[in-house]
Amino acid sequence: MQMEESPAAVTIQDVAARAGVSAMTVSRVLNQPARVAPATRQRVEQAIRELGFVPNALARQLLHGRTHTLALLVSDIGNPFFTQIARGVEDVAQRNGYTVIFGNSDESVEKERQYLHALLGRRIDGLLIAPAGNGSRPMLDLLIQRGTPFVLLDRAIDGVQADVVIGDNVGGARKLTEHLIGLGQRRIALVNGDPEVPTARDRRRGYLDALREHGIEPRAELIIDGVYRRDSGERAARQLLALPPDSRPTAIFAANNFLAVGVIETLRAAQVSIPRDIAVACFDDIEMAAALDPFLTVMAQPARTFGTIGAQFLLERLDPSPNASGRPAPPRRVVLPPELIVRVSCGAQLAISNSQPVTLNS
Amino acid sequence: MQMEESPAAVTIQDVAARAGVSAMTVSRVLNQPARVAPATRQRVEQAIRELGFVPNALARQLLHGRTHTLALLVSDIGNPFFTQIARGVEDVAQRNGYTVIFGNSDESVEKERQYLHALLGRRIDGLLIAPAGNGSRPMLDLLIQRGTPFVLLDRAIDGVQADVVIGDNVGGARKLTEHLIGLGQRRIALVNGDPEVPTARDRRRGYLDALREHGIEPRAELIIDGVYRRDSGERAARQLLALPPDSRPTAIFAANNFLAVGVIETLRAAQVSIPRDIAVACFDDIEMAAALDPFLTVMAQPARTFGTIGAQFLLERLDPSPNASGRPAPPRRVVLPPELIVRVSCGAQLAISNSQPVTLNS
DNA sequence: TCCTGAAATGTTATCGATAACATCACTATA
DNA sequence: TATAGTGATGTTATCGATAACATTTCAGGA
Repeated sequence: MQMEESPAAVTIQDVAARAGVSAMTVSRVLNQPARVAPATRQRVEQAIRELGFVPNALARQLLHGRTHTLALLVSDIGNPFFTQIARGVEDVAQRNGYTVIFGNSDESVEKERQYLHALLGRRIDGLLIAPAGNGSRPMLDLLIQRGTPFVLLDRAIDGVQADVVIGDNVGGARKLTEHLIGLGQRRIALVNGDPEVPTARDRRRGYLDALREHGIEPRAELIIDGVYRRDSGERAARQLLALPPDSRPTAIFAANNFLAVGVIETLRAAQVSIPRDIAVACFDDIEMAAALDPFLTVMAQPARTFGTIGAQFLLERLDPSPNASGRPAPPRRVVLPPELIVRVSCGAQLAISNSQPVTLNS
Repeated sequence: MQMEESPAAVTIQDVAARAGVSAMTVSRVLNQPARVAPATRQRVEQAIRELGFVPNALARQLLHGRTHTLALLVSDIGNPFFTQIARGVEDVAQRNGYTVIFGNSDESVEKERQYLHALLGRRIDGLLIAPAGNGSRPMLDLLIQRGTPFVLLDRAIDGVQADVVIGDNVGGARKLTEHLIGLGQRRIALVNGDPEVPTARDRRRGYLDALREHGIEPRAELIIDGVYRRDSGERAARQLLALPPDSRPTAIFAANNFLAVGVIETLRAAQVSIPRDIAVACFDDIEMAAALDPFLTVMAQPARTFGTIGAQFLLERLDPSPNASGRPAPPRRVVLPPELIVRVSCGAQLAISNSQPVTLNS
């Protein structure tokens, strides 16, 4: 095979010239080979090979108004929860010939807005987003107005009509709190994220529900808001440790994995034994950490499934199945149940050692 | 502000019509506002706002041949090492007005090839890739031939002229092995990835170098190739445990984090105590796991920096600084030194408890 | 032998934005 | 007062692929 210098990109015209046909014929070879005479087709195919021609998708996209591109906007792919979501999204997209652009909002509505503008400019076909909070609403309304389909992942926004894939945060938080209560805990602190984030609000509600149902009066000093970051967990833990001994918590419920890490680091640095002195549990698993050492009791969510289902929903909106009634399908709402994985950090297994993690039915 | 129905996308023509000017004038307002009379500009800006016009980047891209899009192709973003790289890449890209498409190759050259074809079709401006192995070479040659700049991340390929950001795998593996030897270990197993992957080859070499320098004869049954996956680590560990007692290893060097997790899980299931019965160490840290419990001794790499430097290199190729000589800059090669983080899994700190992880200078 | 029509291929217009060039109005200068 | 020149704006062509329509060719039937 002969190598060509290709300083400028090879176009369909170049291929056509080399094969001695028109551009249209080349296009047919690419898209509907059956409509081209076999001899011609072979000449064209050879020219394509020789020139290393790869059709310019931009031109096609411009003409058809479809880019076969999805975007995934989360707060931070560094968070294993979102990483797994990304993996799930990408798998489904890839299998269906779609490409995924990803971005990190760092929980900032402003950064989200900037991204969205750039993505709209690129005419993405659809968006998967874990919105920063209710402040994201205007953006989402804009998407609806423009007719760009999107799926809310992990976080629903009140009044926004769209497919949603979320976890049962209220129920999960309630069960996790009840688990702690069942172990005899009464002074349970909640180290939470930003109340602006829906999951944080829901987890707080679940926590409060559980306390109330068990006749435990919530205490303001045991509920600390922050953000879903390690340093925020550290700060909260320090604050809790500074409480007078008789009101210091005996258990800490961290609302997400990052917060738990911060809390645990701080407790360890302060020589506080987990779970003997203070029990710890959190929402969202850290799979690799768990595999390395099944220590932290968590309310795990099927992160990757959030991504695969979300992506599937989105693709279905982009290519509605033909047997549909013609009307756009109503928004779907999938609530994935979390799973309580009891390990050692909350003291449930103090007596049992070397055992496998126990999975309770949720 | 008045809402418009926008069934079809709003174009620059629509804006022009509404503002009573030509499309060109609208284009000027967007790109060189100074050249438009203030009164006209305001009319146009209002029309843009009223219609919610977002210029179609595809059209621009088609015209200019630049998409301001980068692609990141790694084996699996689920691997925290690559996740951090992705985060680094995305940060730099975002700050410079670029967008990032990501893909997972799962170490398959074929999947890589398919991706690359799709990405070339989309006319990405540049690529960051952790190639699956030497089999990726033809693809990379194709990129060179087409003049699409790319950066090799984590893995260099022999004879490929391109910017490279890699770790010192030989040196790191040697030091980690020496650390084990220094602790009195003699029968050190290597649980490795696919020798096709450059990092696996280099880590093996470093391991062998260290053994030889210390007069230890490498043993074939202690060197197990596989792939960088958890199940491969499990299999290898089982294989090692099945060895007769007098040739069973007293330490295991896992060539990456996934392998280490598999090894440790298997050892734990077999009631083998770490580090008492068998010491374990690996390449690549698992940050969250380490924060949760500083257990595993690792040769950590500055993953995020791989991403930021790689992205910067790529951007510089896309917009060469004007003071350049005109010739394309020669390929750069950055070798980032890994850092030995001694924790407890290899027995160095058996006597010391509750202490902070120790960082040795590398 | 002429005609119909399907198969094969070509021509033109289009997607949306903008570079390059053209036009127009009006001001400053000789 | 005629004119060069500048600022503001418009027209046309273009990027690459392809939909829609046009043309050509040839086989088979009347």
